[in-house]
Amino acid sequence: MRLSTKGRYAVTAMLDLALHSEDGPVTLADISAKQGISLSYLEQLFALLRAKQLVRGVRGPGGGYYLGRPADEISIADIICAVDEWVEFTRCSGKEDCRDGERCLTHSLWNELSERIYRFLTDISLADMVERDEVREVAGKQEDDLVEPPRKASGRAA
Amino acid sequence: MRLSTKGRYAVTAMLDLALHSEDGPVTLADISAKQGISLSYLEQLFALLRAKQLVRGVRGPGGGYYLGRPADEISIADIICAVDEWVEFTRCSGKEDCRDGERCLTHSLWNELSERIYRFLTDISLADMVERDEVREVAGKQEDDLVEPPRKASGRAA
DNA sequence: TCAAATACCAAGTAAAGCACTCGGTATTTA
DNA sequence: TAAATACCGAGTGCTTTACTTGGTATTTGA
Repeated sequence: MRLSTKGRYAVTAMLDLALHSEDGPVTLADISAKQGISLSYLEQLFALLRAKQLVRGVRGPGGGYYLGRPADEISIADIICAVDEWVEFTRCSGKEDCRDGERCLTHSLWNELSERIYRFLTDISLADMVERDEVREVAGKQEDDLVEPPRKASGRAA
Repeated sequence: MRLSTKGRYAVTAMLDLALHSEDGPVTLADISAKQGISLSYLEQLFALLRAKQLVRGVRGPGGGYYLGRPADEISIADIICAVDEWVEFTRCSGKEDCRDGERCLTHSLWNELSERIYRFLTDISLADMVERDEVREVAGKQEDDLVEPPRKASGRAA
């Protein structure tokens, strides 16, 4: 997997759609201005999103983009996969026969980790994020009840 | 943040240390052979890990690397941050004053998401992964009791 | 009917990062 | 003293990122 600024651009742009497409489609020019990224680059990202049917374009003046399906049916993982391409995780995962068994041990561990990350991102929908923001606006900065620290491990590295 | 093969190399290498450094230090030549990545590239990764004191090198014949601290005090986030550099998440996070407030809305949402991902990775230590693997070896492929699907959002994209 | 606004498309580009090579130096063990 | 290791820096080909340029297709509305 890859989780970088490209995915961030896509996610924030999709959030924009989720927040504003009630009063008509949102133009890329709008998003470009708001987020400060190039229009053509956005077009390229949206071409990828459209290919996965995460957005729907409307041409002509007054046109723009809508979400391709309801916001609660689009996960963060969907978006990131669409633009970043979900690259292979391990070199030997499944198919390739690992010689010494040793090698596959750490690989299977990493495999499990990435599976957990994937599931984590799959379980967060655009609707979740919008809703969460609205809740916060009303109730005022409620603390993190969704992720409670389950166990040990160190703090942020220097 | 960035979550790619470079981070994977570092994590699997650290897992190797966690698993094998009881009988002496682990050499990079070993890891290089096992994981099939270049020795010099490993050296560069370990230079970064060493800078963050996640590993400790021992020179001379019979030398190699130990973990810099106990495995339960090293999180996956620590490792990935060390090699991948935790790049800025939002352009305006905190310091830069966002003009219309609009822009900062999606930014704060993304900010929260990335914070959750970070916490998620922080909460998994090397010891957790090793322990989990041992448990699985003994008890035989126990299912995912650590991550239960909390709510909606769609499945894996085509 | 025509100009403007939008989506859509393809090619190219500079800079950065990735994974690697090469050629060393420093330190420790046997 | 030779070998094995960590440690170090410069350079290289490739891919990706973020962007630019220059279009075409479609729809609105004046």
